Amino acid sequence: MKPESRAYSSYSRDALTLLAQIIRRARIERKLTTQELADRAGISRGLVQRIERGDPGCAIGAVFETAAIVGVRLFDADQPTMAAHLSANSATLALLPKSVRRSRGSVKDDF
Amino acid sequence: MKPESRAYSSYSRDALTLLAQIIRRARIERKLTTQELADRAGISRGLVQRIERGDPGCAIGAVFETAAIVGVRLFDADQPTMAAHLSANSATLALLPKSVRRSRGSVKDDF
DNA sequence: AGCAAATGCCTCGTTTATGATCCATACTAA
DNA sequence: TTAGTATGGATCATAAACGAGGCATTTGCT
Repeated sequence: MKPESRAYSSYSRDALTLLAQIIRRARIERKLTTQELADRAGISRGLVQRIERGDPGCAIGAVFETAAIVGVRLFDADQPTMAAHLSANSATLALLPKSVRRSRGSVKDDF
Repeated sequence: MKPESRAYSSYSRDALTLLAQIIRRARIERKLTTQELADRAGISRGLVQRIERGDPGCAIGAVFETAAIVGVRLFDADQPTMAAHLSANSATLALLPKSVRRSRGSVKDDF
């Protein structure tokens, strides 16, 4: 399937749009032109525009990097805290079953 | 530039890895196989694997959708709250200057 | 008002991600 | 321990993202 014609839940679409808005707002508040932001992120101006439009097809790395440059944090934590979460998560992950067994019948669908 | 060979700040790399971990963890806890998750997200199993590996080149739409399916919220808010943020942000955005003027000299670099 | 610059939005060529498939290995349940 | 299944990873064809460049419009400064 193509990112263009994929089906998105309203939540992920909203989240995407919101992130885009926040990035755009942060860029303007920091007085960076789209070109300057593009240069700093190592991407093209066109991509910055797509990111600020909330295009679902943009590479997540480009979006996160762009966000970071204008000071937007997906996880509001500093470096050491992030690292802590990373290792803590790794530990938890290590305790979970390595593979998921299909328990015929029900699936956790509560969200 | 290619998503593969792009330069990423340590923060965005960490954020990406953390998100990947969280998604993987949520999938396992919900007892979904990679294939089932892929089917529900309308993507391939291979893409789910790349997402759970934190590949920066994945389309952000696919990642957000996958996250949503396993119950991971990028913004911890419910539908109406999200909508509120969206419109509030639009309003704020409307008040900001439409274009950024290069004020030669200094640039806000404090982050 | 006038002008330089920023933005929005195209198109096109290239590079890349994605889906499909397959295989080897790891794992879980019985 | 064994059988069946999930996972990891690799390859290949195809579809799509990205970069480059251009053009029209809008914007903000003077």
